[in-house]
Formats: sequence, C-alpha cells, structure tokens
Amino acid sequence: MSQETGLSTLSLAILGLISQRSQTGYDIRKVFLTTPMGHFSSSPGAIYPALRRLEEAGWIRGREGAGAGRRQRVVYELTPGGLDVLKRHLLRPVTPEDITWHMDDLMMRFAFMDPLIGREATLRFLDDFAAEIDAHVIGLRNYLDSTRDIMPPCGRLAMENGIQGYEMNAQWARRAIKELQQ
Amino acid sequence: MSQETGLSTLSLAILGLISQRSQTGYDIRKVFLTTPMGHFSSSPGAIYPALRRLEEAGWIRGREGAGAGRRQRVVYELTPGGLDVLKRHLLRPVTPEDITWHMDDLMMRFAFMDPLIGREATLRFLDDFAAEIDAHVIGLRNYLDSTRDIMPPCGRLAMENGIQGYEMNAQWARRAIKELQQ
DNA sequence: GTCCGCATGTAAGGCGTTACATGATTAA
DNA sequence: TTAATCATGTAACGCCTTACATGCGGAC
Repeated sequence: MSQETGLSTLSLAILGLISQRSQTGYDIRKVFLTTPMGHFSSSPGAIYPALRRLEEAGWIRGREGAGAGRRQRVVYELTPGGLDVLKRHLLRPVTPEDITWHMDDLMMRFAFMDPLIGREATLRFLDDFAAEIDAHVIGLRNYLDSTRDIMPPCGRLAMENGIQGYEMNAQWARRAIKELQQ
Repeated sequence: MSQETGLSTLSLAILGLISQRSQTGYDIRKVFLTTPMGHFSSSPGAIYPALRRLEEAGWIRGREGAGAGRRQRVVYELTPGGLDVLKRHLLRPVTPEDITWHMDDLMMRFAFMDPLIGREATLRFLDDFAAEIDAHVIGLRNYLDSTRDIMPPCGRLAMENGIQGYEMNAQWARRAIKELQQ
C-alpha cells in the first residue's frame, strides 16, 4: 500500500489493466492466470473484493455487459477520477523506500505508464529508477565490504545475489531508455 | 506460507536467525533494521506475535536473559522440534511453484542452509534452483515470443526485466556452486 | 444429460502494517 | 533531569489466501 494514493500493488495492476481496456473481473483473473504478469492473486477472493473497493472509491465503474447472450458479466471501466489517481501514482518520484520495499510496484508502474503519462515522463522514470538503484547498491556494497570477513560464505553469497539483482535492474533500465528513445 | 511446514517467510527468517545464535526479539529487529536482510518487517507488531506463535508451536523457547542488570529481555533458543521443522523446510525440493511465487523464500532458505543441512545438500539445492529457473525461463520466453508483436513496448520491456532477473539468478547459482566447491 | 468453462461471489482465517503504549537503563 | 536507547508489547485495520458456493451456457 503506497502512502498518498493508497493503492495496493494489486489495485494498481487492476487499475492499469482496466486503463488499457474495459474488462470484467474474470478477464483480469485470466490475465493473472495465463500471463507471466500473474505474479500474484488470480483468486476470486482477491480480485472481486478489490474491484468493489475500487468502485466504492469511485475509480472504476461497472456496467452490465452485453457479452453474446451471457449472464451477469460486469464490465468495469476507468472513471475520470480513477484515471487521475492512476496518473498521480505513476508520476510519483522514485524514492529510496520504493527501491528497498516496492520494486514490484515500480515495475508495475513502468509497465503501464507509457500510454498514460507519455514517453518523456517514462524516460525520466527510468532515469530516476537507475539512479536510485545505483545509490542503493553503494550502501549495500559498503555493508558487504565491512562485514565480508565475519559473514558466513552463504550469507555473503545471498547478499551478492541481492546486489546483482539490483545492478541487473539498473542495466536493464539504461538499455530500456536507449530502446525507447529510438 | 509454505504448505507442509506452515512457515511464513518471516517465521523462516526468525527461526534461521535463532538457529545461528540464541537471541531476543529486539536483536532480531535490529538485524532487520540495520542489515540488508531487513527486506521485511522489523516492526514489533510483526516480530513479537511471530515469536509467540513459534513458541506456541514448540519450535522456540524463551528464557529470561541475564543481560547485564537489564529488565525483561527474553532470549529465544531453538528447540529440537524447531531444528527439525527448520531442517525439513530447508530440505524441501525446489518446485516450479517456488520459482513463480516464493523466490524470496528460496533465497532465505539458501542463506541459512549451509550450517544446518551441510554443504552437499546446499550444492544440490543450488543445482535444482538453477535447473528450475531454466525451465521457467523457457516458458517465459515462449510467451514473450508469441506475443511480441501485439505487446506494447513497455509491456515487453517489463517482461524482459523479469526474464533477465531469473537468468541472473541462475547464473548466480552456478557461480555460487563453483565458489562453494573450493 | 453430464461435464467443462464462463462468471461472480462469500466466509473464515492469518498475517503484516501502522500506530500507540509502557517502562527500565544509561549518557548528557 | 532529560533524552535516547533498550526492550516488549497491544489494538485496529487491511488485504490476501484458501475454500466453498452458485448458476448459466455450450459441447459431446
């Protein structure tokens, strides 16, 4: 759950998907079930309550769908207010706290931002992202160096894994910037 | 929460730390606050209830500590039963589900396993870990290739980020194997 | 006529987060 | 004596998980 906007990562994912195309809870479930985006949930017990919360917040609105003679089928679409929080959430600066705690949220933001806040803002995001990671890695390396001798080998290896993960992300971001600039 | 053992990642971390050295809830909090292991919690509202649950399960036991004239100070130590679940948890095979959902749990397991289940089992773990990642990456690549044309550029880049993260982990594991074999 | 996929939900339970609260010891 | 650090907790809340429940429509 992020501070100001109060969007959980799942809510962000749902809002992002609906921003791309109006769809039903079941459609969203299928995305989580069948695509690698399904890092989370996909269970009706998570998605339907989340949809209700988003609707109560006034960020999405459900309409009875016409789906080829089918029953029920509530199609959700983004409201202007929903578009607004979503954009505000996507435009938030990348903080050190985000790097430490919410990398998944950051990647989710990236995945949805291009059509919503534009290419330039997306590039700025990637730039900030890489810079914040660099700063974070410096701290991690310092810690690792200062404890290298007393740390058990597997503890050290686990730490190196974490550091390499961050470095990979920074490299990825810089490659992504180049690709998107073309 | 993992199936059989019912150990949440936080419980695993606490159990692992206590297995290295008997310590108090406050000691554990400090580890989470001051080391990069503090990927999570560090809040008393998480740790003390977790300690109580672990004690109720019979996996740790608290003793009044002698800590230099200080008050309270409950020092927790692992019980034989606790050592047993911890070992069983560490020895669990690496499943595709673990790769998809519980990478953090896997790394935590790795960080603690060497002294508890031995070098050979640790090497086997790393080997399985790398192999399961390879298999998982194949699936991700297939998905990416089959949707490359219809996917928006940032969606593709986000997916590539995920794939590269997995590949980095596999490479890390293979390097770790070599290092540990010396 | 039965089974599977579509489609939506509820209920119980667990656990983590945030915030609040307390009280002892040590250093300034 | 005042503040910071040590040390342990509780209460409210939110959200996810698991499991259960329901009912339509099409295929075989």
